[in-house]
Amino acid sequence: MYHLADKQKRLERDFFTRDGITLAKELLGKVLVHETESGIIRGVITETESYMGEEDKGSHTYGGKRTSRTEPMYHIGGTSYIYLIYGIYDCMNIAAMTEGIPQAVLVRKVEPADEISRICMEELRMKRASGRCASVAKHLADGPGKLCIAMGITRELNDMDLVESKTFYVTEGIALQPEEIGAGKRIGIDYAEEAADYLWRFYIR
DNA sequence: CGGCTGATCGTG
DNA sequence: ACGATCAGCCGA
Repeated sequence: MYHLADKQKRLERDFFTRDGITLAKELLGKVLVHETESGIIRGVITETESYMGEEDKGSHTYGGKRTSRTEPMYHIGGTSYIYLIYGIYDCMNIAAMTEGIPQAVLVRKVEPADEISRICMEELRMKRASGRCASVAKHLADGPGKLCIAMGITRELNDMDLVESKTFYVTEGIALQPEEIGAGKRIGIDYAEEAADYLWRFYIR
């Protein structure tokens, strides 16, 4: 469990308008917040992945593929990019850099920042599972699809500005030392040839 | 913990 | 057709 300062400052534009690798590391320990009708859900970010623009074979924008789907990746740092994966799940990304440079960070895992958030997350995950699901408590939000379900994040929140939004934003969370950050290969992009081996997944040890 | 499989639909 | 995935099941 993480101990957060009482007064949580929101992250501003300059935090997000950095390159996708820096942003992926910096987002670790920060708190993703979604204020919903059923409560304020706060998740400490514990795993991220970088997607590095038009040259990255693992990215949706590889080769300059700028379409209505990938458009949010081209927007200014702090923009949400939420897409449907495998016809079932949503994945939450945060655009990096500035307009026109499609770098982004996939948020892969969060942990509830407080007890209220844990309860909200469990409810949303159970509701989606439509019945009993033994693994919900143990695997609350430890994957991009699970995280979106647990935090009530859907494609309705796509292409939003996390710097300006009143209900969807990121706060400072906990400070990490560089040695607390681990790195590994990105998941699920076997088709990306040499880019599949880049150590662009980051996590809290 | 690692490997396997079916589910499901918007996008291009 | 094809996924930046998940859950449940298996075996070790």
